[in-house]
Amino acid sequence: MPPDLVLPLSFYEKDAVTAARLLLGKHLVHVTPEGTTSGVIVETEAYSEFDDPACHAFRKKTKRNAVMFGPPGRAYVYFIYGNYYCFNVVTNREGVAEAVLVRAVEPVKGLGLMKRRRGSSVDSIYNLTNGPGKLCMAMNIGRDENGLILADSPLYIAEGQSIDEKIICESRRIGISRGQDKLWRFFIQGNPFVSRPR
DNA sequence: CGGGAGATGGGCT
DNA sequence: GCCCATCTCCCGA
Repeated sequence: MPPDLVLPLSFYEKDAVTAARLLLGKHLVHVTPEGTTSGVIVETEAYSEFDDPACHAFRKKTKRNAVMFGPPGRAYVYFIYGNYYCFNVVTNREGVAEAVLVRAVEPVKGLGLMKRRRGSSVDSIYNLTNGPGKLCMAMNIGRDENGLILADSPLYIAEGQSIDEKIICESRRIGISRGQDKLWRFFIQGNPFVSRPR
């Protein structure tokens, strides 16, 4: 159905840190009855059930984090802070809970639709999708998208331009209290749509 | 501008 | 009852 070069499910069969780097530059696309929105992934974070207390799956499998334990290439969407959703891609293999949080995209398609969904208070294009909650609102990703197979759904990820390793920056992850020792946040250097330039 | 606090509700100890 | 993988507003500089 999608005309783009959709990533095959085999792409997601790798550890979350590797996947987080490789997802930079790829296109996230969501087709809805209202229209299509898409953007280039410019900022990601990796989470793993192993040695990573910040991961939702660190303790055990629950109803909420169940998708993370399932097959790779699925969407793990969760509700946070009473108002927002965050979108992750499940990686590695079935039975191993790892995922990549998409923290920011550079808007490509459906800019008007994104603005409408985000509300009139958003003044600049740079504030449309520069955060995990913001991009979910702009692209209408929520509870209904949890568990979707990203290769054969209205929600999918397609090829983009490859990013030079030299312009991939890494840092501590944002908004967590545990697991601060890990440099598992990745973003494209100098890209103005990144949530935090450092 | 940068920092801090409040909103808000589901999940888990 | 406390803790959040957040966002926006409002304040002071």
